[in-house]
Amino acid sequence: MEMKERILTSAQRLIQQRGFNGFSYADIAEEVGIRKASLHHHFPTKTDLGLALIEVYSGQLNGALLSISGSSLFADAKLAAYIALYRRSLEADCMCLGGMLASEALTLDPVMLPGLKRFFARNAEWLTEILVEGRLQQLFTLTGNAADHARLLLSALQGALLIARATGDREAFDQTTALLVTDLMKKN
Amino acid sequence: MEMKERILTSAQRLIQQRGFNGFSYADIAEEVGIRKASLHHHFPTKTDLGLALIEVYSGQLNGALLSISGSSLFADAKLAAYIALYRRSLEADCMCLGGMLASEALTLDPVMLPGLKRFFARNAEWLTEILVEGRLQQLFTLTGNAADHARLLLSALQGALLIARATGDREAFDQTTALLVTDLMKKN
DNA sequence: GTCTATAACGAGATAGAC
DNA sequence: GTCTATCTCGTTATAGAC
Repeated sequence: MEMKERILTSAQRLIQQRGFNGFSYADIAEEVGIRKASLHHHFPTKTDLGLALIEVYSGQLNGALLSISGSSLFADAKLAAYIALYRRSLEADCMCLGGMLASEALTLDPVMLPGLKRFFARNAEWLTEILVEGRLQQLFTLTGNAADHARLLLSALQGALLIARATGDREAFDQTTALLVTDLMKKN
Repeated sequence: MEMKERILTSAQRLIQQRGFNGFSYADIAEEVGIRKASLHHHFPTKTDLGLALIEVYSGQLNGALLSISGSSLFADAKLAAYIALYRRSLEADCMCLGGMLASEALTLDPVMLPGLKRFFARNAEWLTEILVEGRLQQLFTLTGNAADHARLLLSALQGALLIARATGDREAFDQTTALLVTDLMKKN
């Protein structure tokens, strides 16, 4: 199981930095120190690797989300912790794996799309919970319903990460996310 | 000049749908009806094509922006017209060319990056103008400064387009953009 | 400006030995 | 589980005829 995990780790980073169409088995082989052909023993096709990675990444994310929601933090701090996940990705010059695959959606094997869709749904669902919690704690003032705000947060974070990584302007990312939170706390 | 434009049109759509790493000269050749080799007469390398496309697309966008700002619409309607540009892209299953290239930034020839960066800067700059105008018209209430709100709008639109195109959920895009506008009009 | 032909390389994938 | 060897195909790009 050791090698399988090393392959997944390597492939995950390659996809988040270069995209599913921007890396090859040769890149992984060099990183993990085995031959290209040997990779096919663990993941027969690139699509198999992609499917596994969507599951792994969704699992990692879910773990992080449960860790945050299970904490004793107030909702605004939980949201800040979620935003910090994106910020750390930016520091590693990585897109969100979901966002990267989303940009390549039309070129992917369609079997990967349901998992990708679930990934975004899970993010939106969790954010909705946090927003409802924050409203109960009177930390957030929501203009619309919580689910709409959740989708807006998700879109804004994905977009801010996309742009900041390409322009190299991390300060813009921080200002954007700061405003995103500020707006939630606005009183009417 | 006829053929050169047809190549650019074809390549633009291919990039917006499949990404710079997701299409090839063979795809263009089939669409415009000449051989792959002939394409190199117009654009010697793929990077040359990419550079030309960034300029073309930036020019198209700038034309659209000037048309909107030059109109007699109120600022909220101008913003709606800007959002409609993204909505139309979604209908064609297209990413914004800038957003697509941004996702692939680490795999692109670095000479393409300055043009890409200017593209985002131009969008943010135009949005800032509209927001200032809307504030003067007392249509918008801004929590932070206009430039920050502009970047947030840009990020949210890019992210909403990215996600909606991959999930096929166009209603989510509409709800997200509607909330984005609502929040701008919030009174404190 | 477009063609045929081809080079040069890298991709994903398979066969079969060890 | 990893290796060498190989296959097949697609990629960007070039040479030179028309």
